[in-house]
Amino acid sequence: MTTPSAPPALLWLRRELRLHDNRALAAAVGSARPVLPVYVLDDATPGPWADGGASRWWLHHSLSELAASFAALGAPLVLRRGRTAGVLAALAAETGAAEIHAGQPIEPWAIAAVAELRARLTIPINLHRTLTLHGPDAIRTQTGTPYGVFTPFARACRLRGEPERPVPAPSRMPAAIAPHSDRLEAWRLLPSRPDWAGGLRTAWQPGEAAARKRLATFAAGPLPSYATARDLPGVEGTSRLSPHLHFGEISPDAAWRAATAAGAGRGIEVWQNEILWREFSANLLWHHPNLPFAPLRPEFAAMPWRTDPDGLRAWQRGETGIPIVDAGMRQLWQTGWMHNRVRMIVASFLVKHLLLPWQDGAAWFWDTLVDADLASNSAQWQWVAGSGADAAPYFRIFNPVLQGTKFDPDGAYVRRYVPELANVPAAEIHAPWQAPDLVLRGAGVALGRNYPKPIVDLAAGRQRALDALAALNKARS
DNA sequence: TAAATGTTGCC
DNA sequence: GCAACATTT
Repeated sequence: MTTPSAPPALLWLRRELRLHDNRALAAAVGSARPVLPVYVLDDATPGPWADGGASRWWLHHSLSELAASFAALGAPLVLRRGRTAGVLAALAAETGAAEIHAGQPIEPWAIAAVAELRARLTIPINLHRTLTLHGPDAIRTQTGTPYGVFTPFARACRLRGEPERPVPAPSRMPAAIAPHSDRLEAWRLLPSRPDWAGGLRTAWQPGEAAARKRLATFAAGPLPSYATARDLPGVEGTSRLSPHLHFGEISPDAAWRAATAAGAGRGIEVWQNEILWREFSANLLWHHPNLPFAPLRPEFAAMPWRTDPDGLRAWQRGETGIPIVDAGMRQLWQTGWMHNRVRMIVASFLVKHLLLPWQDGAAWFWDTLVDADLASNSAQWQWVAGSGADAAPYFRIFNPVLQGTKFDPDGAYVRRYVPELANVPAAEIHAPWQAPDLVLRGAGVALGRNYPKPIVDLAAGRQRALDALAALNKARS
C-alpha cells in the first residue's frame, strides 16, 4: 500500500515524452512507490547543444500534452529549470526520493550529468532503454569493436529479430506529494515578437497522441510505396515521424513493429532501414563523443574549408540561386523540417560546392529543425562531408540540377517553396540560369533581380571540392 | 543513397 | 550521332 507521503521514485524524463512503451516509466510504476515524473529544462549543461528555437517550440507542446496525460493519471508532471544534476539532486533531497529512473542517454552531456548525479546521491539511479531499439553497447562486431559501416551494422541488428514487445501505458499511477513545479508558459519556449512559428503550427501536431496517429496513418497509407516515393520531395511519401521519435513521443520499437505488422515488402524493409540509420547514428555518438564537432576521420582536420559569411548566409536563407537548394532551405525555415532527399542535396552543396565546414551546416540545422537530434544530425553531416562512417567522399557530390530533375521532375517542390519560379516550365525550373531569356521573361523571372544568379558555378565548385579531397588523400598516403 | 567522362556498338 | 555500358573521380 503506497501512500503519497512514502519515499517516491523520481522519474526523470528527457527524450521519452510518452506513456506507451516507456521502460523508465514502467520501472518507476513497478517500484510500488509513489511516482514523481519530472522534466528538467537545462540550457547550461549541453553547451552548444541546448535545444534550438524550433526544438523549443516542439518541446513546449510536447510537454503540454505529456503534462495533461500525467495529470489524468493523477501524478502531475513536475517542471524544473537549471543544471540537470543539481536540479535532480535537490529534488531528490527535497522529496526524500528512494530511487531514480530515467532513459539511458547517449548525448555526452547527458551521460556526464548522470555521472555527476551518481556522485552526488546514494540512492539507486536506474537507466532504461527508451531511445533506441538496442542498448548502446549491445551491437558489436564479432571481435567486440563497434561497427563503423552501416550495412553490416544493420545486418547485425536484423539478426536480433523483432524488437521486444512494447510495454503498455500504465492505467493508474500512485502519486507522490507534489512539490513545486515551474509553469510551462514561464519557460517561454514559444517565440513571441516575431512569432515565426506559424508554418510549424500548420505542419505539425506535437504530442504522443498525434505521434501514434501519424504512425498509423503512414503504415496504412504511404508505407508500401515508401521505397520509391520517399525520394520525391514533392510527394507525401515519408512518415514525418522524425520529431516524434526525437522527443520520444513514440518508441522506435513501436514504429518498427507497426511496419512489420503492415506486411512484407520493399517499402517496409527500406523504412525499417531508416530506423536502423537512426540506430547507427546513436551507436556512433555513443562510441565517439566527439562526433558533433570533430571529424571521425582525422585526416579531415586538414580539409581546407573556406570562410565565406555571405555564402553561408545565402545558403541559410535559401538564396543560393540553385532552386532545389533554395526550396529545401526555405522548407526548413518555414516548417522546421526538410525532406531527407533534399537534406542530402543542400548538405552536399554547402560542404562540397561552397566548401564550407559541415559544422556550420550542422549548427544551422540544430537551430531550425524540429527533429534536431545530436546523433543523427552529427552523423549525417559527417557522412555527407565524407569525414564520417561509411566513408566514400567521391560518391557524395550531388549535382543539384540532376537531383532536382530526377526527384522533382515536374518542379512541384520548387514551385511550392520558391514562388518566384512558380511559372518557369518544368524543363527549365532546376537550372533557370540556362533558360532562354524569352522563357524567363514569360515566367516573370529576372535573374539577379527577383531570383538570384547561382552564387557558385556548379562545375567549378565540384572541381574545387574534388581537388581538396584529392589533396587530403595524397597527404594521408 | 553520384556524377562525369570515356568507350563500344549500333544506326 | 547517340544510347548503353564501363571507368574514373
